Amino acid sequence: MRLVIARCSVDYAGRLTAHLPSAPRLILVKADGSVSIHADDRAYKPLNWMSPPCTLKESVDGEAVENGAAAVWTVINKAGEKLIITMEEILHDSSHELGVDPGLIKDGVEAHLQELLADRIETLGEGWTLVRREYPTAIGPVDILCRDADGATVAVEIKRRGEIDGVEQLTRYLELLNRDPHLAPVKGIFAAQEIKPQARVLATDRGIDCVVLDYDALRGIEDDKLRLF
Amino acid sequence: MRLVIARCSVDYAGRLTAHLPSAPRLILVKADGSVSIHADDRAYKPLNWMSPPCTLKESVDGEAVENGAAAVWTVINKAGEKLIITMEEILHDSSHELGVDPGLIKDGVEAHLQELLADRIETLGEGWTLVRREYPTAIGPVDILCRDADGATVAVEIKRRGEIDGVEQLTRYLELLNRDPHLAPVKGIFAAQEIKPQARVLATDRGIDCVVLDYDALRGIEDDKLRLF
DNA sequence: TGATCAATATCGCAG
DNA sequence: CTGCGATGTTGATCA
Repeated sequence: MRLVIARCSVDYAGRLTAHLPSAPRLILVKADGSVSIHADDRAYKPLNWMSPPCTLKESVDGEAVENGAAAVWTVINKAGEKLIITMEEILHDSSHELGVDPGLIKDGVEAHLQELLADRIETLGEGWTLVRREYPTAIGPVDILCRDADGATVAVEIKRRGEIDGVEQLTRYLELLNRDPHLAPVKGIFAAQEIKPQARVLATDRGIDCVVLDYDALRGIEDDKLRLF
Repeated sequence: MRLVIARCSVDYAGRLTAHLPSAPRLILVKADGSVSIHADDRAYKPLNWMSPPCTLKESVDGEAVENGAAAVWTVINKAGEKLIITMEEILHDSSHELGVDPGLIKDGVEAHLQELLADRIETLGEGWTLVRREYPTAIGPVDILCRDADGATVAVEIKRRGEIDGVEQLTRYLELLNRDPHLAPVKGIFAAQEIKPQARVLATDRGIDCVVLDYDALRGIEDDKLRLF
């Protein structure tokens, strides 16, 4: 990893064109080949960057002097996108060996919601039974297919954040499922940890019920169940 | 901006919980208060971070030694999310004054595409006329409303990359607009610099025409127009 | 402040 | 390689 602090201007020509006027910035070159240019704000987001695979070409002293610059770096990738960093003054330049990172261990994410709800399908209503998770259809798997206390089929779409897209998706599934005489009529339930007002309106308008999932409660129930054994 | 290279382990407790085993990493502290932890890969994305506003508390020497660490940093925000960085060995530590950045100048984004197409609505067909950009509806503004050579109303949805969501969005607009007897029947056009195959299939199935926009050509036409004056 | 929408989104997985 | 969903998405704009 190489850290350069330099007063520089930057030009990017690729999926869009962009320009950065001259100012002091951090240029971060990682061992993966990536180059990112950071200001002293915008949190972790760089002003501009090039993702690997790409190649970095540093100007030799002569070239840079011709441009009146201390150095000119050209970063280019296979798609022909180009990042040109013109450094007028280099304030710091150091390199560090970091080695391969063991990586992040995450917990408490989204994939659990489906498992948890499938294991506790009674959360949706007493006497409800699971048909299966990831019920396959021609346009993709339905998160959960189950039956209510009367034996009527219910398709459940699960999201962490319930937005309008999710309602559209569930609508497409319902339309398809309702063509199957073995299943029809199929009701829909839109379940999420948080449901946006517009999504709720659209769902309700289409006769889809909304359920707000409480992750901690579901997990708590799970923990209770586990504790019994 | 402060740059620290240290062998460290990291724990995050917030919207999820995450842990990073000990390894050498870059810890980047910006003037905006943000802290990000970078490995030597993953391009510009940090392994873990805390966004401002947040406060950084560095351990005093005594505390750190008690834990057998060179230093322990605790970063906390108003929501109570917490990032704990335990540094076992500090390999580099430097600070740099960068000042306020003038910021990025972008070109070629969606807003610009909309302007260009509105100014050259004949690109869609001879004799076509603009009604207005950002035509307001109850569910949001339609990018462009125009009329074809026969005076029929056409709603245009513009995207940089045309995906299935954009087609859904346009479909909703069309459904609504077609309820207005002054406008109906309203046709749809899905315009983007790049249209994904699935989006094209869905659009075609719904009777929506697809148009691939050539940004350079549109801008070229604009430049020609400007050059005339 | 909250909702909505775009992004050089990034990233991972499955088909 | 493409599509699709999730993200501690982030960031900007507008009410």
